[in-house]
Amino acid sequence: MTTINDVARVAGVSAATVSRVFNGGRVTAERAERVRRTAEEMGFAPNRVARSLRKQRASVIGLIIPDIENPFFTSLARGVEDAAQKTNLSVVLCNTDEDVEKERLYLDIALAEQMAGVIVAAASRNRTDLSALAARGMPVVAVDRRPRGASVDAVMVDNQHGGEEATAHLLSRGYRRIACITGPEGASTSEERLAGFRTVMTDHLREQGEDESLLRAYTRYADFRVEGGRTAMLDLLAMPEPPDAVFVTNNLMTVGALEALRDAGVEPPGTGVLSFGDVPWASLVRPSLTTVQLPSYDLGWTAAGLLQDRIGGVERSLQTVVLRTALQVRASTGGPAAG
Amino acid sequence: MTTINDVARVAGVSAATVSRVFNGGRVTAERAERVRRTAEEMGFAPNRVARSLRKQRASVIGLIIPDIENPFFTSLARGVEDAAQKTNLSVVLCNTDEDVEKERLYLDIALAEQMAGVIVAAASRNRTDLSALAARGMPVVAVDRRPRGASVDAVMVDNQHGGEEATAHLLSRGYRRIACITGPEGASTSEERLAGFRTVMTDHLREQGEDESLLRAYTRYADFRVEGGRTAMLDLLAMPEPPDAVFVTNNLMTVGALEALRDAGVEPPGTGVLSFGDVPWASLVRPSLTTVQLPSYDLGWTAAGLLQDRIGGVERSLQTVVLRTALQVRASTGGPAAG
DNA sequence: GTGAAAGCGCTAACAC
DNA sequence: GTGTTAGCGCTTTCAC
Repeated sequence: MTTINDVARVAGVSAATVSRVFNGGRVTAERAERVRRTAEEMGFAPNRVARSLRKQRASVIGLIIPDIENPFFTSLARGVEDAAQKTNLSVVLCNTDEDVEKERLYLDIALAEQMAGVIVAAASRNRTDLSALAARGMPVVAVDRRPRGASVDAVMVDNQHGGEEATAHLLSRGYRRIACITGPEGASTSEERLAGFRTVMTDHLREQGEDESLLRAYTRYADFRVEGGRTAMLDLLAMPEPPDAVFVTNNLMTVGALEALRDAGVEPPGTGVLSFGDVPWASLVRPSLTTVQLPSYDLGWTAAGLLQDRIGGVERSLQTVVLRTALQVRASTGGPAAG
Repeated sequence: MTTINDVARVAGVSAATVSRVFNGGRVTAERAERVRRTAEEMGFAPNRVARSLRKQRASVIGLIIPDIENPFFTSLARGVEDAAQKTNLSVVLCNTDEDVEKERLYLDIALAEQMAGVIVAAASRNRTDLSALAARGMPVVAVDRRPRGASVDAVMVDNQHGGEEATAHLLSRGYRRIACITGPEGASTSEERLAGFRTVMTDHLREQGEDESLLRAYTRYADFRVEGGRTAMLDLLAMPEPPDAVFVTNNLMTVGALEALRDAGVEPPGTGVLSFGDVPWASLVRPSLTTVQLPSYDLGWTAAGLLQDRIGGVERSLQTVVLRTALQVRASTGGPAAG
């Protein structure tokens, strides 16, 4: 392997000069050129491990996500990757499986590898612990989910607003017994989406002078997975008076809910279905699916930007960026009569 | 940060001894115990960067894949990840976008970071160049796609067999004008699948005394993406005598083909559709889709095993493991009359 | 079995 | 501007 010393010897300069050429230090144009040419000829590439050891910081950032098989997170990952590439940072992807233990392991690795920083979509709002990183001064950006009490920059989705918009849409289309299948308690994203749902529904029920307890009866908690969505939907269908529409707070659970509906012979939009988050290959689902679109790519892109600022030493107070969702109305919420 | 020297000083031993304790060297039980306890108390974790520099090898393996948004590769990635975890190797995921330049960049990074090894699903059979890694003695395992001329271990899918089985199935169901939408020329996977298709079709046409030129007329090359599948299908539908079945050699192109069929008002199984590779959320597609199931997870798991052997210094001749596909018959190939 | 010492390749402080 | 020097934290001879 060609080292910086080899290049220095051949080019007739010191190792320090070679280093400066590669790191933007002051070197006369003529020598810089000579060094660059020799390096090229010798096939020299700086050893990143040595550099990391010396600088006490690697040129790698960690991206910790709970589910690599969820297209929402892969899209987010691409946003991070594209943004990182512009400053020559590479991205290490870590998959926690929504498991706090696995997550802790990866956070430890991030520390031990002295990564330049970490972007984390936390596995749990209460139990994810970012304090060790903060204590060691490692830049951290929370994305999509913010762990309670963590003093870090964050990029979030306006989940509450998205939930409100979705629910208002269902009401406007004439649905009345609207159910909600939401994520695990303790997940900030689904709680906010549920909160949006409740706000709008409560207002509506009050106006109509109806019983607010209905709200609770039509709410189901699941686990963000396909299976959870299916089970919850089956449970709702078994009620004496099943819902005439369902707001599902995540894409995978929507897939499960749709399967359950189909198996029960119930078709949207007779029973309305609205998914928070795009369902992959939604184009193939008939009838086409009304969704709350998440800015997944932008989420990653923005988070990477914030992280790079911090890594670059930019001093500013903690900041939280909130990105808006967009309601994409399609056929699955055409109204109870349309079926 | 606590270093090995800090621990050594406190425990009253030399740094070498501490190192031995953590790397399985010979140390008397009593001192080993003392060192371990002190390390624990001081919260010492070996600095992986320093270790890498010294050993000239990191405890990280690179996984280079062409499309992180294709569920086939995410599933493969999980196989790799699960296998790697057992030997404390972490996995760095790199996405090449089927772009040979990006791929080269990541291969360079793997070298510069002195990763312990690399698993690569090559972007191109002809232009992916693994020789630099081989030259520097870095263990490499090719997975799913083998670059031409590369002397590396490999884990492959029996694509030809899968293609044959799929085609025979379509014939047995009574389809006769069977088209094939395949991947780009130069991609080994799709060429093998196409070869399987051609073998069976040629035999069939000869038996029937029919014109073999039909084969070529009903073949379309696309790019493994949704859009490519759609375009190819539209093209086929525009023929004077459109096909009565289509064998699509990759999952994403199948999504595109299905969209095109639907837009044209053509429904499987009247026109048969068979996908090589599972379509995500296939459960939602109506009619349900007949697929050639790929052992994606096992592919990753097996590749990681081979790589770990090499990293561990196991000496054996190059080996290629071939995993079988499984035909999953569902409704979309019910036969031309069934529609 | 143990410690002293060298050095992996690089960058940054310092002296010129 | 440039070179000399020290040292990041670790592993691995080598001598005892």
